[in-house]
Amino acid sequence: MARTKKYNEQEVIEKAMTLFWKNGYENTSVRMLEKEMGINQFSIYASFGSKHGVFLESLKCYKAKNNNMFVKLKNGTNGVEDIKTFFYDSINKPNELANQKGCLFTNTYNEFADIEDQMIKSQMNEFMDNLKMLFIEKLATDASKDEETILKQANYLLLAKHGLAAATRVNDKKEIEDYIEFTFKNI
Amino acid sequence: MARTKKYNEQEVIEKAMTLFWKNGYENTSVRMLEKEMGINQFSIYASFGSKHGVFLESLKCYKAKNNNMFVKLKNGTNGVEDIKTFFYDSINKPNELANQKGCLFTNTYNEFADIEDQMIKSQMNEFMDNLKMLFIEKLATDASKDEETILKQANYLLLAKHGLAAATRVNDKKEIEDYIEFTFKNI
DNA sequence: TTCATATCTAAGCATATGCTTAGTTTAGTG
DNA sequence: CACTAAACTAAGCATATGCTTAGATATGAA
Repeated sequence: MARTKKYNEQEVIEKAMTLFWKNGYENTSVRMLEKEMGINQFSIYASFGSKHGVFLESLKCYKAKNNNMFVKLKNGTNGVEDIKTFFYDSINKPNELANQKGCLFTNTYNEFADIEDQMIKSQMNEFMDNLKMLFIEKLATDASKDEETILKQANYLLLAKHGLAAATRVNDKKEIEDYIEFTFKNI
Repeated sequence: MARTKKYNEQEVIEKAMTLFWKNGYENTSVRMLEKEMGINQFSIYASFGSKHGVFLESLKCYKAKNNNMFVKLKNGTNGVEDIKTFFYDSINKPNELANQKGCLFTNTYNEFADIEDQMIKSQMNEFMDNLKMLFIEKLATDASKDEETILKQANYLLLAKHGLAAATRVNDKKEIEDYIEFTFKNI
């Protein structure tokens, strides 16, 4: 009936994701996306509707690519030690970008902190709530801890993970490893 | 000889600082500065040369306005406890912006993390090095700590302070206070 | 009061942005 | 093969950006 697409949407979104990760949302222009994705602006808009749409798909793509880390955390059987491993995993990814640009979700969380964008915000909240629940689950394997302590510690670890992702962008590996070690000293 | 300025450069820079603090560098336009500072673009360029120039002066202004916190930290006599107070001071400033927008320096540190801008970077490094030295000084008042421990703890606290400033933008007061408490449990 | 000169206003410049559209190419169906 | 409809190209639109400039305004020394 008609012509077929030359590109694969999954493939080009992965490239878009990389670009957004590098530069953030605002500092990535549609012209830049055009070049990186290797397709024309028309195709971008035909496939994803808007720059915003490309971004949302990029977030989903990022989430999918990092799912294994969360599965590993979820399936771990060593309580707090699993969380610590999760912290180390998040700074030791094979992908070089992760060691320079932190976590795309955390970056986005920061960039959109005071912007009213429900689509983005719900993605963020889902991500953070999910992580917090996992932390709580792991902390709760230690039967000696009461509920209040668990909640406080989960909050602490969530902020620490947040700070860690930010630190990845400006601190060196040694400083970051020191940070992780101290973070888990009293948990 | 000639007409006199209607505005005071110190006063208008303070307003510019507020705007940069709210929105960051890139997301603050010269038109916005014009409105907030209450002077025409021509005057902005006559007084500060460029948007970049306005920003640098804003950073200096911010530094000056927060100097008392650093003096207080420097002159304290309670070692680590002074650092903790410094953490609390930094989230309990009378200025409401500080409780929503974190620290202008940390925000700038993040925004310019991968941008080659020597003027900005040297301002940032001076700020961070200075803070680290103060931390080391305070930690060293505990004679039982060896040099390596002091250095590691200083790194830890610097990252924690960094994360704290980021957290101010997205977390509520209770979560943040929990974070500070746990942070110092590990020291 | 005169008038040189710095300050102000407002319009404009070149470029970048997100997005659209007119028109061409191409693939699959009848 | 012919033709329809989707995928493509490239030009263009409206608006925003940082910065400049021509010209009006006001100030203080002579």
